[in-house]
Amino acid sequence: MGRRRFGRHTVDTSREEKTLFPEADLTKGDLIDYFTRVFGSMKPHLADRPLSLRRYPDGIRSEGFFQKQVPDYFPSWIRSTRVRKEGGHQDLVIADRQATLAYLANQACITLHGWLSRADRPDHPDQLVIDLDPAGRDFGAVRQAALRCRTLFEELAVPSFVKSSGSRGLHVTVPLDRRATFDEARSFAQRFAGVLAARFPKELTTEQRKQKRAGRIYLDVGRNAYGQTVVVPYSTRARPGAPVAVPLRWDEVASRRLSPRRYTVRNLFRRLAQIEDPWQGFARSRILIRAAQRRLERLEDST
DNA sequence: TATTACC
DNA sequence: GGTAATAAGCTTCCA
DNA sequence: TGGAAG
Repeated sequence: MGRRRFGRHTVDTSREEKTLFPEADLTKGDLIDYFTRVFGSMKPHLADRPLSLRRYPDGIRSEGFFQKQVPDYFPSWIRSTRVRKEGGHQDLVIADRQATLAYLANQACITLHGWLSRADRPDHPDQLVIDLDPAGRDFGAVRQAALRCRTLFEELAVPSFVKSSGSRGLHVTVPLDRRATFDEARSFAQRFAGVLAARFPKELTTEQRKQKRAGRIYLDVGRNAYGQTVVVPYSTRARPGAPVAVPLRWDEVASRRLSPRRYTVRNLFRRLAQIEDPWQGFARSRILIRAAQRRLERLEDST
């Protein structure tokens, strides 16, 4: 048993020597260190956001399991929020303290999935996400697809931000002012993806069926819905090498040197020391969907 | 990882 | 006392 | 209506 103090809160740790990432030779203690150290950078992305946890007490080679409902045994100082679900409700963790992240790491929680809305208005997303997943391992095509998204958003006067998921793809994210509901956000995202796929039919598709995608990049907008989540920036992923999800600058996406798992628990802090937060302007760039929707309709009419 | 159910 | 089971859910598409 | 998919 170890013990770590974070101001008013104390986290008891267990089995810190247990290996969670065998390829990277990282232990549970290393994961606790990582989350403790990265908390400052993660914090704005975690604020008031309900989470789903994915835990791997036996390491990343095991299946792990999702956890949403906060169990009784979590300490009472861990914040949670009650959300409705089909036939009832559920209390989800909000990780707004360094101590909470450390506690979750000790629970072998490797990946944090965050809602696209915040606890006070769970039906009103504060971000819209287009998830770009490659058919094979052609990351160049994913980079290209992300840049295509950016270009079309620019035509609509919509700011967009990009992060690597730390797994295979990229997420293009638009900050929203929360006046729209999930339904409005999703239908806008669907039309946006439709226009983009029509422009580049050989590269991009909105086909949900794998069979019909024919090697094209799938523009997945399905996450723009109540109760859906995306990986939180700087969360670790349960992959060999301990990659992390990382906010990127657009010029990095234009570079062939970018790879989907370039940043890891081992090398992230070098990056954080060198560059400014690529998502610095995120909160100040929040947009009203309806305005973008009107511009998209005009663009649809003229083509 | 931690708890509960069950033998 | 030991051992196994359990810890998620929303939307869309299509058979 | 149910399962796959993400």
